Amino acid sequence: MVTQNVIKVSFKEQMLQAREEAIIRSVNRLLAEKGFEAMTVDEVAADVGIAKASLYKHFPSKEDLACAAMVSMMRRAQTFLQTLPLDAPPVANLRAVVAWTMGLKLAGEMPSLPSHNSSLRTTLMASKDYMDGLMDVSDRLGAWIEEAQAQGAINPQLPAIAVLYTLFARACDPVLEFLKMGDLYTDEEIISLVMSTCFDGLSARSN
Amino acid sequence: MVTQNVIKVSFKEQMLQAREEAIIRSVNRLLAEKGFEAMTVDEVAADVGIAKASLYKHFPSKEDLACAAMVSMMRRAQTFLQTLPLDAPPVANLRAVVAWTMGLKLAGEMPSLPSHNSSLRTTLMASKDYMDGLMDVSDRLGAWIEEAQAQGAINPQLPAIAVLYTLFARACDPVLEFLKMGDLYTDEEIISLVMSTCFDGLSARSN
DNA sequence: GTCTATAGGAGGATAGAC
DNA sequence: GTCTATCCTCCTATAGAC
Repeated sequence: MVTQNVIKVSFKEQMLQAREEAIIRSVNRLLAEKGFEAMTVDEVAADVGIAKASLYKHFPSKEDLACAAMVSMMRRAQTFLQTLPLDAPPVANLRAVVAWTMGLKLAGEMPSLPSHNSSLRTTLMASKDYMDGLMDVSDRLGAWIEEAQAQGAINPQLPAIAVLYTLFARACDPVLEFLKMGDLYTDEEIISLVMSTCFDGLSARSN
Repeated sequence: MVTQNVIKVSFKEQMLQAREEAIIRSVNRLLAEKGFEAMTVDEVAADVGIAKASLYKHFPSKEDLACAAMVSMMRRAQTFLQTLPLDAPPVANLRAVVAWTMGLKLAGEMPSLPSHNSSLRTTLMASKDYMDGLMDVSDRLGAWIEEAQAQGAINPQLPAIAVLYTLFARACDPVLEFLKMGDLYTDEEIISLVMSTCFDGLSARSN
C-alpha cells in the first residue's frame, strides 16, 4: 500500500516533468525562431498540444515560461562545460564552447533574449536558478580566459570581462543567420568562418 | 501673386519637412532605446508632441515610420562615407566606418532592427529608398574590403561577404551595451576595445 | 490539471469635426 | 493636417466546469 502510493506519486511526477520538458522544448524553439515579444502563449500551447489555460497551471506568466527555457539552456551549457577536459589548453576549451553555442544557434535551438531592457530581463535577473547558472558559467569561462591570457594565448591587454562578453555575444551573432541565409556555406563552414573572425580578427595575421 | 504663392508653398513644404524630420528623430531615438516591437505609436506621438492621428497623416503605418528612420540612417551613413578620403588605405576607411557606427550606437542614435523576420523586414525589403541605400553602402564597403584584402591588410582567406557582415554587425553589437552598463570604461575606451577584438581578434598577436 | 469561454487591456489604426 | 474620441484586433491571463 505504501509502496503503491510511492510508485503512483513518482509516476505522476514523471508525467508532470515530462510535460514540462515538452513545454520547455517548444518554448525554446519558438524563442529561437521569433524571439520573446513575437512569440505568443497561444502558439506555445498549440505547439505543445494543450490548452493555454493548462500552460498557466505550469508557469504563472509568459516571462516565467521564457525564463524556464533560459534556465534549461543554462543547464545544458553547464553540462557541456563539464564534458570539457580540464587538462586541455584553456583557449581550446573556450573555442569549443563558442563553437558549441554557434552550432546550437544555427540549429535553431538557441533562445534569443531581447537585447533591450524588458519585462523578461527583470524576471531573469530575479530568477535565482538563472542567475546562479549564469554566474557559474561566467566563472568557469572567466577562469579559462585568465589562464589563457597568462599563457599568452588570449591577448592579455584585453580586459577579461570584454573577452567574456565577446564570447557570449557569439551565441546571438547575426552574422550566423546572414551567412546561413546566403546559402553559400554549410553550417560547419559558417562556424569556422566566425570562429576565425572572433579569435583571429579581420586583419591579416603573420602568426 | 505668383511669387507669393511660390513662397507660401515653399514655406508650407519646409514646415512639413521639418515636422517629418522631428518625427524621424523621435522614432530613431525610440527604436534605439527599445526596439521596434516595444516602441508604440503612442509614445512616438507623445515624444513628438502631436496627436497619434496626425502621425498617420504623415506615415501610413508603424512599419513605414520605422522604415523612414532606417532610410534616414542609411543616408547619414552615405554622407559619412563620402567624407572619407579616397586616397587613404581602404582598411583605414573601414575602421573609420566601424568606429563611427559604434559611436552612434553608444550615443543611443542607432535604431535597432528586429533580428528575426517580421513585418518590418518585409517593409524594408520592399522600400526602394532603403534597399538602394543599403546596396550603395554595401558596394562601397565591399570595394574597400576587396582592396584591403588584395593589399593583405584584411585576411584574404575570408570571403568578402563575411567581412562585410561582420562589420555591419558591429552596429548592433551587444558587447557595447554590456561594457557601457558596467560603467568601467568611457565610450572611447569601449570603442577601442571592440575595434581591437573586431580587427585583431581575441588571440594574442605577434604582428 | 485539463478543458471552454471570457475578462481585461494594450496598441495599431481610423472617423469625423474643425 | 491637426485634434478628440473611438474602433477593433490581438494577446495575456483567469474563471469555472469537469
